[in-house]
Amino acid sequence: MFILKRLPFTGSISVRMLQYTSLTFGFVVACHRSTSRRGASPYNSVDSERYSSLVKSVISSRTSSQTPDTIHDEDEHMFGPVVKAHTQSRQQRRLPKVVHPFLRCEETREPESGPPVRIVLNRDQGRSSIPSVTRILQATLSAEQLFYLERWKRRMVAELGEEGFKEYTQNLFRQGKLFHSALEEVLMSGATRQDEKHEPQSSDVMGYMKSIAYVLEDVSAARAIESSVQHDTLDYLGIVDCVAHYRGVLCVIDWKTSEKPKPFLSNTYDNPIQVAAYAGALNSDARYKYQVENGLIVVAYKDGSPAHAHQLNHELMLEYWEKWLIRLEEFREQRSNKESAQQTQYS
DNA sequence: GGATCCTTCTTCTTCTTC
Repeated sequence: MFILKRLPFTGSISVRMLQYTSLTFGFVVACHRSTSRRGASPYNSVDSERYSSLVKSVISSRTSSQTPDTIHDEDEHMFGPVVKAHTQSRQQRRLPKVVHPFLRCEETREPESGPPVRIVLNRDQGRSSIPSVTRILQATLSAEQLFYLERWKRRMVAELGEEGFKEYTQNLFRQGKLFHSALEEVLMSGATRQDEKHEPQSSDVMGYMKSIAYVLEDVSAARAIESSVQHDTLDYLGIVDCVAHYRGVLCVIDWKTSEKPKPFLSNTYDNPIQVAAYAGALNSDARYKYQVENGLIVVAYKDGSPAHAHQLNHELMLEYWEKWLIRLEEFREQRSNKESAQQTQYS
């Protein structure tokens, strides 16, 4: 109940948080029970020795002297007084109003062999208002996500200062970009082993490349790299990191860098939705003569710890495709609300 | 030349006990 009181959300959100909290609590209790009965925990699947330096580096920067009172004061200062929750019936899982197909009806064909394609995004063709996957996901973050992101940002600014925080985020982006460039070079050259690299790399990029080396051994026949995709009827676009075979299965692959270990798919937040969105767009995009039913999210670590590779089979992709359609609907609602508000203002 | 776009990242309670 303490958690609920602290949350600065309006009624409906607080109820969602209560559901989330009880679910989490139930999960923890279930895990604890199963641990005490059988000595097995889901975290046992994480190789703690392998990730020890990564875990240490994350934990070492988290010395907290917080108490419930200081947290309460801090939250009240940051988010204002608590809004009491209204009692509401349990919300039902939202479904998209229109379930657009993930795949084309035509028969799935294997992509042609040859070097991977790269279709450059050209926004200057009179359709510049088409939103991108990233923009839509950013604009439709949940209240919970926004709350935790804002809290994280405030804490980082308190620790590093405005300038320090700016530098920190710029460095994160820079590392991600360098990692993508290095990968692009490896995949374009057809070499999937790190020791076949020719260009010198920074120590950070070397760590990330070492981290994904064992994943690259299972990646072959890249078909597209950093290539733009556009949905023919849903009107959104994006740039897909990579389309390649992973263990013989054609996948949309998304490469990520992370400071924290992400051993479970749930640790990757909206990344699976992003992958499903790209795959759905590619499947409807006439410039690609094949379709992709599976996905892969690879999370690489700077210290060279083995990357976490999260596979998304066809069933999971359909699940996340549905979530993407909901986000897309939310984005459109936002847009039309803004437009009607503007019309009212000027009329 | 300047502005804009697509990306690149960031989130999930906390403490005690065994």
